[in-house]
Amino acid sequence: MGVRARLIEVGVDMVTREGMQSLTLREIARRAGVSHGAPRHYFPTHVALLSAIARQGFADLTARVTETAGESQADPRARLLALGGVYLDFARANPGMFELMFRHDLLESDHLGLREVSLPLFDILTDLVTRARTRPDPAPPVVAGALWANLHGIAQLWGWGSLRLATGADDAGPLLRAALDAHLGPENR
Amino acid sequence: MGVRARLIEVGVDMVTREGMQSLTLREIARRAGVSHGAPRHYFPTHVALLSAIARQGFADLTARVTETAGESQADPRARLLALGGVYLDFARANPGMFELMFRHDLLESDHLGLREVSLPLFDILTDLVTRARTRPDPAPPVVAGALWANLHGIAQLWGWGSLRLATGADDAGPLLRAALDAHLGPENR
DNA sequence: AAACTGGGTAGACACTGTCTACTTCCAGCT
DNA sequence: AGCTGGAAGTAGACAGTGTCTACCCAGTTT
Repeated sequence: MGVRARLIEVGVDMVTREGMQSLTLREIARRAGVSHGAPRHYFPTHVALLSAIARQGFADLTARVTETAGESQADPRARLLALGGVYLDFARANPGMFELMFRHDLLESDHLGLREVSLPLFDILTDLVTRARTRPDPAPPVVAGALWANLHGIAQLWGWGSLRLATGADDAGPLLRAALDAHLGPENR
Repeated sequence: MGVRARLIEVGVDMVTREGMQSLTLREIARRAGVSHGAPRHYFPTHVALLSAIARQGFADLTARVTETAGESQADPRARLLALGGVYLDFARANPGMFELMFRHDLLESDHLGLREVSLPLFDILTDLVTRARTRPDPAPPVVAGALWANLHGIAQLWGWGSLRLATGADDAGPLLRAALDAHLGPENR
C-alpha cells in the first residue's frame, strides 16, 4: 500500500479511535512510518490531508445511507426512519469522524467536493420526502432541507448531551420519530 | 477596568471581528496589553478563557431570546417565530461567536454552566411549544427538543451554505417557517 | 522592620505546521 | 550503457502555540 493511502488510513483510524485533536500532521506521519515532511508530497497542507480523511467519512456515510434508503420497497416513511437512524447511529458510533466532517474551518470546502458528496444524499432525501408526506404545504426541497437540518441538529446536540439532558430521554429515537412525524405530516393508514 | 474583564472584552471583540482561529492566548494577551503569562492568573488554561468568552456570547443570546420571547402578549406561535428569528440572526450576524459557543471541545462544559444557561432557554421553548401547538402527539419536552435541534441545525447548515445550495432559497426564513409549522401542527384559525 | 502574597514579567520547554535544502533512486532518453 | 531529471523521502530550521517555572515588585500583614 502506498504512503498516500496509508496516511489516510492511519488518519481514519486515529480519528475514530482517539478523536479529532489527535490528528496532527506529524503524528499521522509518525504512525504511518514516514518523516514529518513526507505527507507534503501528497497533500500540500495539513487541511488537505484532513479533507481527504473527512472525505473517507463522507463516502462511508453515503454508502450506508444509500444502501439503507434503497433497501427493499418499503414505504418511504419507513425508509426515512431507517435513513435517519443511520445518520444518528453514524454520529453516535463515530463522534470524532462526525465532528471532523462538519468542521468546515478545517476542510478545504472546494476540493472536498461538498457538492458532489452531499447533493446526491440530499436528492435521495428530497425524493423520499416527496413520496412520504401527506400534505403539500411547502415545496419539497424546503421540507427536505428542514428535515435534514433537524436530523443534523439532533445528531449534533445529542452528541454532547444537551438533548439527553433537556428532554430526559435516554435515546435519540423519540426525537427522530418526532421530527419525521412533524415534517411528513400525520400518518395515513 | 481590570485585566480579567479586559481579556474577555478583547476576546469577544476578536472573535466577532476576526473569527475563532484568531483567539490564541498570546494574541489576546498582546491586545489586552499584558504579557503572555498574565492571563494565567485569572484563567488556569486557554480553554478557561475561551469558555469565559463563550459565556459572554451565551449571555448575549439569552438576553435577546428572553427579551423577544416575553415581548408583549402575542400568540405563542408568533413568539416562537420571533425566537427562531433571533436565533438565526445571531448565528448569521456573529458566526465566529456562534461557532465558539458550540465547540464543546474548546469549552470546559462544567464551569461554563451549560445547565444554568441553556435550561432556562429550553424551558421558555417548552412553555411556548406547549401553548402553541395544535396536536398533543409527543410529550412537550420531546417536541421542544426536536424543534430546538431543528433551529440549531438550520443555523449551522445555513451558516456554511449547505442549505442555501440545496434548497435554492436565499434566506433562511422559509426553512424556519417550515420547521415551526411542522413541529407545531397546522395553523388553527 | 520583616515576611508574605497576589498580579505581572520573561524565559524555557515541547510541540505544532510550513518551508527549504539535501539525499536517493529509478525511469526515460540519447 | 551512461547520463539526466524529476519524484519520493529525510532532516533541519523557523515562527508560533500553550503551559510551566523562576523571578520581581508593590502592598499589606504581623
